Amino acid sequence: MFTKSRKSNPVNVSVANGQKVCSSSRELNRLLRVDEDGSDSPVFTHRTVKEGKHLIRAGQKFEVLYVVNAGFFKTVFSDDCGNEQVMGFPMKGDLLGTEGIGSQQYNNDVVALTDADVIEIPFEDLSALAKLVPGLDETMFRIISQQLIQEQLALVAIGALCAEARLARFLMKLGDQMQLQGCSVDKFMLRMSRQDIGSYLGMKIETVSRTLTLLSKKGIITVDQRDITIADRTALAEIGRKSRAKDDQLAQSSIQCPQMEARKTGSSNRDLSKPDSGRPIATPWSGLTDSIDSVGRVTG
Amino acid sequence: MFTKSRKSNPVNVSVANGQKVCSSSRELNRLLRVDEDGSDSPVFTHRTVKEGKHLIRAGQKFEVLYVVNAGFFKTVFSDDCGNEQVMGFPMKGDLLGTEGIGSQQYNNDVVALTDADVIEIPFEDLSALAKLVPGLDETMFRIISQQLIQEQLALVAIGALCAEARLARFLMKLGDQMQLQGCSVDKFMLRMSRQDIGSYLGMKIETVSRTLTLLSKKGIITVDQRDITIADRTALAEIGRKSRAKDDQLAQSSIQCPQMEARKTGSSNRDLSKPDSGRPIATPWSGLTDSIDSVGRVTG
DNA sequence: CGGCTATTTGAGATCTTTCAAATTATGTGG
DNA sequence: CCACATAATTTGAAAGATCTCAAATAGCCG
Repeated sequence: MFTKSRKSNPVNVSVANGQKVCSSSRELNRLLRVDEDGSDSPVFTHRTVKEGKHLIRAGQKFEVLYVVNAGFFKTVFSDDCGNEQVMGFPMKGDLLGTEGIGSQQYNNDVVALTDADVIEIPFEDLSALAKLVPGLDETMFRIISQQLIQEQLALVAIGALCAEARLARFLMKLGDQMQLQGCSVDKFMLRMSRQDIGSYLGMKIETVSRTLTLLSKKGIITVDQRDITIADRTALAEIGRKSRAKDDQLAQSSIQCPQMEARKTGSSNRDLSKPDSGRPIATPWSGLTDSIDSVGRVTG
Repeated sequence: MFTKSRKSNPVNVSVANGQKVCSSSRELNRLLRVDEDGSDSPVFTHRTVKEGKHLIRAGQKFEVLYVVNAGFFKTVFSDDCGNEQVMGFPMKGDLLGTEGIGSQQYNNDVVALTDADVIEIPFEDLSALAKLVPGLDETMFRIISQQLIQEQLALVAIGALCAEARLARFLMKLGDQMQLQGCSVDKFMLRMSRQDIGSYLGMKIETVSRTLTLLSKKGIITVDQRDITIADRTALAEIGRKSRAKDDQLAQSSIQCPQMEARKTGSSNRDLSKPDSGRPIATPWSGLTDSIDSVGRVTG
């Protein structure tokens, strides 16, 4: 299923940083690093996962959290009736497995969309660590709380936006995330299939395709297979505001919504168009990251 | 906005008029349906909120978490474009405000659907408490993790189910929650408007009404204003499985899905049809609860 | 008893989905 | 590197579900 790899060197602990959860992850990073001066730096295990393989299967006993170090994943939730839905596309810096804490078993399948590398954080260790590292528990709360908000954003999108708007937001968000990874905001590769996108956005694959074509015809984006280019970011954002409801025109007035997601979400929204002041995301994984290209595909 | 009530005395056992007025961490634990582990009992403040009033407004600085002691609420999330969506209908025992932890400000409006009473838990105190009360932090993680799963369930519902199924699940879940409150599973009163239901389920008010009528005509439920009676629980559950997709018939086979939400959700889902082994939810709030009827309406 | 709000209903308009089929990649063996 | 089989994506046309608009009812408040 996955390859267990080297234990990271006993030097400072390295934990992914930035990107979506940016601040949170960075904090986690900073905190987990405990004493940079090397007193008792805990060591975490790395795992690599081959494209298409599961990192986690729903139903497995919950024991560890993972932080994505490189590569792309999708998380899939299935209710007992077999209805499944892609919940998200975690990438570098994202924390995986948190939904398992409560029930003591993972509730999502986590599948690698590209070869990937993750860091394993035994939940027990974390609890112990929290007693030593001031603020660690709070950081964890913070990260999970952000995840709550992410899901709420997804809910609003599926519940209140038309297909075109959902897709528009999706692309903007993806672009922003890519930017956090050090890539271009408006030129990136989709790592997931139309199927996955459709599941994530609550629409059929054909609708995804058609809508993509539509946006393309409008000249707002360019689509070449899975390569996306956002030609008109402003227009895309505008479309992202289009509510499903017709009477909801007020939401479309160009006056509102200067940012895709901002207001009350505050620093919480690690998605959408807020670049989080584009901090460049240092990569503490020297040795490792060397073998991984800028977009997360493991090359070595 | 809300009425601040007595701050309990700094002593351990809080007593007022010979009656316990406030909650201890132990009670909090019990209320939150966690195992208690008797330790010292810090004292918390209560707040009452009048029907229709806000307990929390999105954007306010995050400082405290609330545990619902009595009454019903709705939580509403709004993205910056004005698209709002009801995220849930918290009731007794539910924890409110967790989405504010990450961004240090609340992200949802929380409105009382009936007169209500909540317990205030300053987040800072909680952190401190966690150092004293073993397992408290883990309990908190657990609770928030469950919230993540609840949201995921909501996402699947909106994303993958047809209107009828969404409503069916909604009613079953509500019934189960009412049962946890000591009421009947199949006869209860909706505390929210059709509007709220529609927002929560991602459909228009007219669709809610029509679907309700439909279920009623099928003889599965009885609707009298906001009074709901579930006549055929089995049929309702069956309908709750109806995927939006036509080709997803496998999900509808009567073989699968014995429970509405169970499998991987494990103990996590305290909603839906799993009665959570029907723990009767003791009410540690003697003095207070006396003035509150069994369905949460404050009568005193 | 009004005035108002919430809910229900009807009928047509729309957006998505469904079903079918064409078209474009991707992968494999020679 | 080509040919073939398979998977992914795109497109078209029709069916279906949900929404929109309009209007009738029903309930609640003073």
